[in-house]
Amino acid sequence: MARQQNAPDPSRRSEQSRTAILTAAAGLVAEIGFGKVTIEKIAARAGVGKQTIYRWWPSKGAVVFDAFLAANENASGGLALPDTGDLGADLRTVLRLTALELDDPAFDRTGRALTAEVLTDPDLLREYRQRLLDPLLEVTRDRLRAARDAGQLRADADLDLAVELLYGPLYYRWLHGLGPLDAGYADQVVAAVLGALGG
Amino acid sequence: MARQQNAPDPSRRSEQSRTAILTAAAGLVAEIGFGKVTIEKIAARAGVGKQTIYRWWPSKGAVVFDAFLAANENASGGLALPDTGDLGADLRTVLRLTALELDDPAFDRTGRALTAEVLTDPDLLREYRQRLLDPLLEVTRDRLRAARDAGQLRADADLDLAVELLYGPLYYRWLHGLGPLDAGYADQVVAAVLGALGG
Amino acid sequence: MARQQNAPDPSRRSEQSRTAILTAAAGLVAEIGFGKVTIEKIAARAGVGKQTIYRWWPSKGAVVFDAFLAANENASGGLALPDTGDLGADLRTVLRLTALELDDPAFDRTGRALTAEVLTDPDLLREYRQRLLDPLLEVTRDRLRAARDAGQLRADADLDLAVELLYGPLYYRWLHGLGPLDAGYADQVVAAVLGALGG
Amino acid sequence: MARQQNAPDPSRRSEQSRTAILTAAAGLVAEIGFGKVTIEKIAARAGVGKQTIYRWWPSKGAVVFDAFLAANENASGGLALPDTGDLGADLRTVLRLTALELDDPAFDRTGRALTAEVLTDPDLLREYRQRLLDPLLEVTRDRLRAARDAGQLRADADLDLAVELLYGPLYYRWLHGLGPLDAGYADQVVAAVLGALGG
DNA sequence: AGTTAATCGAGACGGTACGTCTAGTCTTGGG
DNA sequence: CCCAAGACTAGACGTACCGTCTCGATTAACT
Repeated sequence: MARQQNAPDPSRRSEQSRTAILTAAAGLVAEIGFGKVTIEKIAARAGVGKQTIYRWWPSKGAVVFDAFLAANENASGGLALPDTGDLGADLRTVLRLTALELDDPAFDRTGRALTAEVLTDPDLLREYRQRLLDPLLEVTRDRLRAARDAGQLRADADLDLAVELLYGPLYYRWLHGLGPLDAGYADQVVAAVLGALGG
Repeated sequence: MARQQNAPDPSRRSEQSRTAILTAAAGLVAEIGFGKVTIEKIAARAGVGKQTIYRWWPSKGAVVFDAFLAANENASGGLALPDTGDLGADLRTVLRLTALELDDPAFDRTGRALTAEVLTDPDLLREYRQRLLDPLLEVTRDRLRAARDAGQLRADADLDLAVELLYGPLYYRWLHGLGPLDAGYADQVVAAVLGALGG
Repeated sequence: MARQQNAPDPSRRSEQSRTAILTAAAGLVAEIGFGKVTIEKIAARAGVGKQTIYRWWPSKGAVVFDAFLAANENASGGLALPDTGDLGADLRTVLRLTALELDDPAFDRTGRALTAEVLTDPDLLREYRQRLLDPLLEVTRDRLRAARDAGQLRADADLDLAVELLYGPLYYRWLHGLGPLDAGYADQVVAAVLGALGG
Repeated sequence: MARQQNAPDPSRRSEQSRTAILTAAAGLVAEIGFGKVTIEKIAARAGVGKQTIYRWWPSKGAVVFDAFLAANENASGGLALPDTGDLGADLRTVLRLTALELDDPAFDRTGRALTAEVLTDPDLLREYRQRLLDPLLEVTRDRLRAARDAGQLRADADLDLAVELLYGPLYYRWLHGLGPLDAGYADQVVAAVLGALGG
C-alpha cells in the first residue's frame, strides 16, 4: 500500500549526497542569501545531480530549511528552561537570549528569509512547528506550569496565552523593526507578563 | 545630488496605466496567489508594456504591495480608535476586529504572502511601516495615552511596550497557526495587558 | 586546451529537436520572410525551448542558414559540371541554370536575406564557402582545367579568375537589379569569357 | 494632390538637426558598427528627439545610408573616368582604385553592412542606384563608348555587359573573400575584358 | 507685432524580442 | 536502482528598441 507511485526507497539513500547537499545549501545561503540560492547552484556545489535533490526534497525552501534545522537541532538538544526557583530571573534569561539572537545581524538576514518561507508554505510551517517551535513553547510552558504549581502564577493562568505574551512582542518588534531588541526590553516584557499573570 | 541617474518624471506618468496595473495586480493575486503572479502577467492583463511597470516599481512585491495599500489606505482614512471612556471595551473592539481579519481565510493567503515580502525587503518594510503600521500603532498609543492621562493606566506605563503586548501575541499566533483567533482570545490579551499596566 | 568553457556534448544532442528547429526555420522564412523570423517564433513552432536553439546555434542567421544548407546540400550531392567535350555548351548550361535560379522571385527574397547575412557575419561566410561556394567553384575549375588540358583554353589561363569572370557578372546584375537574368545574358557572359581565355 | 496625409513641410526643416543626425549616424557606425547602431542612440548623440528622425527618414538603414551618401557624394562630384586615349590604362586606373577601396579594412565593415542593407531593402537599392551606382556605371559606359567609337572595341560590344564584366568579378571576390584584391587582380580583369571585347 | 501652426527636444507609452536563468522532467551511462 | 551529468520543454526575468504618442518650448511664416 504505497502512498506514492514512485516513492524512492530511503534505505538506498546516499548519506554522502544528503550531507553534501545540506552543507552546500547552508554555505550558499550564508554567502549569497536565500533569495539567490537555486537548486542548480546547490547541486553544482554539492557535486550532485539535480534529480537527487528533487528526489528527496519538494522545494528549495525545504532543502535550506532542512539544512538550517540540521545545524540547529542538535544545538538545542537538551532543550529546557533553567529552573532556579526564581521565575522572573529564569524568564529574563531566556528572553534576553532570544532578543540577543534576533538582534544579531548575521541571524537577521537568514532568519527573515526562513521565516518568510515558513509562513508561506504550510508544509514547512508544520515541520518548523514540530521540530523547533513546539518544543520551545513546550519547555516554556513546563517552566510556567511549575511556577503556577508553586503558586508563583495565578491558578487560572492560561499557559498558551502566557507563552504568546512572552514571545509575541519580541517577535513583533523584530519583524517590524520597531525598536531595540536588548536585555532591557526582554526584562520589560517579562515584568509585564508577571504583572498580568503573577500570583 | 540626485539619488538616481535615470529617474523618470512623475508629472508625465499615465494615471490610466497606473490604475490598470494596480487593478490587474490585485486581481491576479486574488485569483492565482502571490507566488504565481508575474510581472508579465500583470502587464498583459493591464494592457501595458512591461517597461511601464519596471519604470515605476522596483519589484513584483512592490507592485502588489502598492495595490494592497491603494485598496486599504482610503478604507482606513479616518483611522482612529473608539474612545468610549472604557479603555478595556475600546481595546477589545479593536483586537476583536483584528483577530477577525486575521482569521479570514481570504485574507490569510494574501496576508502571509505580503508579510513574507515585507519582512524580506527592507524598502517594502519601510513603506509598510510608514503607510500602514505606524499610523495604526500611533492611534493605539493615542488611546492608551488618553487612558493613562485619565489615570486608567499606571503613570509609568510604556506605551511602545503596551502596543507590542497587544498586537504581538495575535500576530504571533496567526503566523504560526498556534490556536484559534477569536473574540475570546482578543479579550484574554486585553485583560492581560490591562492587568499588567492597569492603574 | 578546450576552446569553449561550456561546450555542450554533441553526442547527447536530440536529433528530433534539431530537425524540428530546422524545419520550423525554413517554413517561417518562406512564410514571413527572414527579417520577421525570430528565435522565439522558431522555438514555438518547433515545440522546443529557446535554450535548445541557443545551445547549438549562435544566432538566428546561423539557424536559418543551416536550414537552407540542410535543404540544399543533399540536392547538390553529386555536384559536377557536365562534360560533353564542348566547353561553351557546358558552361552555358550551368550559367543558364544559375540565371534561372536567381531570376526566380521565390528564391530572390530568401537569397537576398541569406546573402546579406552571410556577407555580414564572418562565421557564416566561412561556413557558406566551405559547404556551398567552394565546392561549386571547384567543380567549375575542374571543368575548365580539363578544357585547358585539351587545348580549348589558353595554357596560361588563370582558373580562379575564370570562375570569377563567369559568376561575378551574374551575381552583380542580380544583386543590383541591373537587367534581365535570362539565357541570353548567360550566353553572353560565356561568350565573353571564352573570347578572353579561349585558345 | 498630396501623396501623403501628414507629409512634413521640408521648408521648415531644421538644417541643424539634419546635420547633427547624419554626423551622429556616421560616427556611431564607425565606432560600434552598423548592426549595433539604433535610432535611439543616433537621436541621443545628435541631441535630437526620436520623432525628428522618424519624420524625415523611414528606417535606420535610410539614415545611415544617407549619412554615407552625404560623405561620398561630393567626393565624387565631378565623377568621370580618365580618358588618356589608352583604354586599358584608363580602366586599370579605375579598377585598381576600386580594388584598393574594397581592400581597405576600414571600408570593409561599413561597406558590407551597407551592402547588406541595400540588397535587402528595395527602396534603399533604388536610391543607391540613382545616387551612386548608376552614375558610376554611366561614366564607365561613356568611356567604353568613346573607345568603341575610336575602334578600340568591337563595334558590336555590349556596354552593359562590359561594365558588369569589369566590376562583377571584383565585387564577387570582395564579398566572398575569394582572394587578394590588388592592382594585379584589377589588371587581370581589365586584360580579360579587353581580350573578350577588344577590337 | 501678434497669431498660428509646424517642428523641435524630451521621453512615456504599448509592444516585441532579446539572451539568460531556473524550474522540474527525462535520458544516458557508470557503479 | 541510485547516482552524476546534463539536455530537454517551458516560461519569467529585466533590458533594449521599436514606432507612436503626448507634452511644452521654440521658431517660422502669415496674417
